[in-house]
Amino acid sequence: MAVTIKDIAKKAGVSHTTVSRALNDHPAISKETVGRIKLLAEELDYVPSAAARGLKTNRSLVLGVIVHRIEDPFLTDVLRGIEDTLNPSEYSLFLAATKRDPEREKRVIQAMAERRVDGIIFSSLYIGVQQLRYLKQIDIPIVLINNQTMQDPDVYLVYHQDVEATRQLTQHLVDLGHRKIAYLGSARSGRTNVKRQQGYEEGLEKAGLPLCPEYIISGTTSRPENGINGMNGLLALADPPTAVICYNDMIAIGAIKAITQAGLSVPHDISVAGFDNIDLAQYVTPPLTTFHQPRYQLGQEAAKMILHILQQDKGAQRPDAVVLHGELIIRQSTVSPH
Amino acid sequence: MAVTIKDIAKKAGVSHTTVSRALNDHPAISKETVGRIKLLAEELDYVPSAAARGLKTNRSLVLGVIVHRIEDPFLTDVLRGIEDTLNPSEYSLFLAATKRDPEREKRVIQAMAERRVDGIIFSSLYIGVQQLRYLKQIDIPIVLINNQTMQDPDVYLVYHQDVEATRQLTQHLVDLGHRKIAYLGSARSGRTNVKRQQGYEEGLEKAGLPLCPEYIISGTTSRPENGINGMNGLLALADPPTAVICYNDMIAIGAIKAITQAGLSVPHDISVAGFDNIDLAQYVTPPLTTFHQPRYQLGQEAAKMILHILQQDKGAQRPDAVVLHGELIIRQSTVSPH
DNA sequence: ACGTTTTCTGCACACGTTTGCACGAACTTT
DNA sequence: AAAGTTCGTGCAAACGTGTGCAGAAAACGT
Repeated sequence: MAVTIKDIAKKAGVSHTTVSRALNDHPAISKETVGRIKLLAEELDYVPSAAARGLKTNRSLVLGVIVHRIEDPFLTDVLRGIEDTLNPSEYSLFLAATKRDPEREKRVIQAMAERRVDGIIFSSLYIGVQQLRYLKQIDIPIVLINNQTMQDPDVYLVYHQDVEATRQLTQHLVDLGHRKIAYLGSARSGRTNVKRQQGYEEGLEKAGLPLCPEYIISGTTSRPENGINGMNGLLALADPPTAVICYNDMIAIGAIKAITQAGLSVPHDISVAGFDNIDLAQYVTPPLTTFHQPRYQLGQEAAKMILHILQQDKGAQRPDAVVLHGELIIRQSTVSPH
Repeated sequence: MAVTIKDIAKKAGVSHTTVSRALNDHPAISKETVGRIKLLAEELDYVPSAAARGLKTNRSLVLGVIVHRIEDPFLTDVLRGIEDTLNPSEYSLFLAATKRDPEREKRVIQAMAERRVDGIIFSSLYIGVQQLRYLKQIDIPIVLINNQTMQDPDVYLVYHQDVEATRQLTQHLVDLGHRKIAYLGSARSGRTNVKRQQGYEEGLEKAGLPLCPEYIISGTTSRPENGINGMNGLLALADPPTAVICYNDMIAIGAIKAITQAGLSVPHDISVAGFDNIDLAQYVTPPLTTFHQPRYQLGQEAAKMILHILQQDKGAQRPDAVVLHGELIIRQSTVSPH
């Protein structure tokens, strides 16, 4: 149905070979022929078939992006960074979510493999080891975002320096005069949570403050309900903290809600800090002190990295990790203790 | 490099034709041969080439999804609905964003056309008419989400009943006793905004309340800043409203902020209602009364619709529109006026 | 005038599948 | 025992491109 280069060839009175070359600006075709054929192609509404081209060239011009949950606002921005970077290029983007479901992960990777994607960006915390092995055996570049699990030479990394971030947050609270600082974590968030907690502990140590086990709460999820529960636990302590650092902004919002419901005020009675600087962090009351993780840039760097790798000869060595640093954002949810 | 059916054929001592048929469970191949070949394929890590198959079958098993902005939380949920529906099927998903940029829109559609997607789901309010014409000339189903712009027989629609929604919201405020109700719109949101404003006006009319022009503010964007600006305008009126219906939750959050900054309280002095029921609507203070638009289902229905169309014979007639109804969610940002 | 180089174009095959048709073998029917 | 039927398999062509090689035509140098 669709018009092919053969149709154009017939109409132009040349061979389909010449048409193919003309459309690809092959130097051996005369300027005049190229112009004539391109014009004709335009007139006939010719659209090249990526399938046929891919079959011949062994390049699909498609990148796979695998995330955990699409609705995660963090991933949303990462995705945007990727999309913006890819859009001007000739690459398109396959998207799929795994949802921590091994069955689904397997299907997704299978689909990407069949489509012969030229590269994969992974932004899911949980990768089945066998699936990764399967991926590696296809010879395409793999970039992992915020996942330092793998110490694998074939895998490229782009991640944010979380340890330093929570260290800065802790420092900020210490500078305000707080001495009783708690950490509200998310056990399901794996390595990321570990890193943030580590930064918190290092921050305390640097300030010469003691590490108090009951000030460290490991909630399960990273959702607001978890902030409510965790905060209620802290409030029930004999000697509650005067400041709380949360694993992320969602939890912080939950924590604020719990504090308010207990009849206390943020930041007057307790200071609360989040992490991620989600869009709405500035609109909640009080506006949230948080750490801005460069989500968009994470996606951007991951995409750039893969494009570089693909444009390079396979031989050339590339840096196999990019570390990004975020920014402490001080708003009104943190003040000096009274 | 990759192993092909010919490799399997050689190893199995049959023709590649037989291998192809065996892998596709063609009835004319003996059970025994099928089993043997499938086992062999597994052993050799055979992965079929979607490009080659697509070339032959004229089906790519890919659906294109075109959105306006990926980071829009509304679209995020729509996307999730689509992805969840597509995932168990054999279809994969191309994602691209247009950003109201005609240049970009053109590129995106061109890419989808080259990839020969089997269908397209459009969830961008702004579609260039020429681009749509271009799309229609390829013979693939097109589903538009929340966009009733087109009255086109070749285009399928899935949308939310916005008029009824704001009518209900208005009714709710009237029931509470409000008589001075304002509407804070978003001019750039096109038809959606028109529909919501229409529902507001119908609600007033039904309650026998007068339509007061200065209570209708048409801000530009749909972001919180716009809510701040618009609300400040309303507060400056000689006779400010006692309740405000906002185009969406983002604007409502902005409006609350403006009211609070003016030294007034929500809902005590002014009631505020949003629209969309975004994730955080329940966590802001006070928790937001809003209208829950079934975002996830919108995506789900769109994807289901396209899958049905593709599985059906082309001839069979399908309903070409699905209308979904949402749900009024009453929280604490709306109370009776004092 | 000829041979040589340069410029342009076409032939034919390849990429990895699917599929209509034909063919041989085994099995059933008369 | 011949004819018809079913079953399982292979041949070859096709899908729409890209590309090495050869070859024709034109331009050049002597």
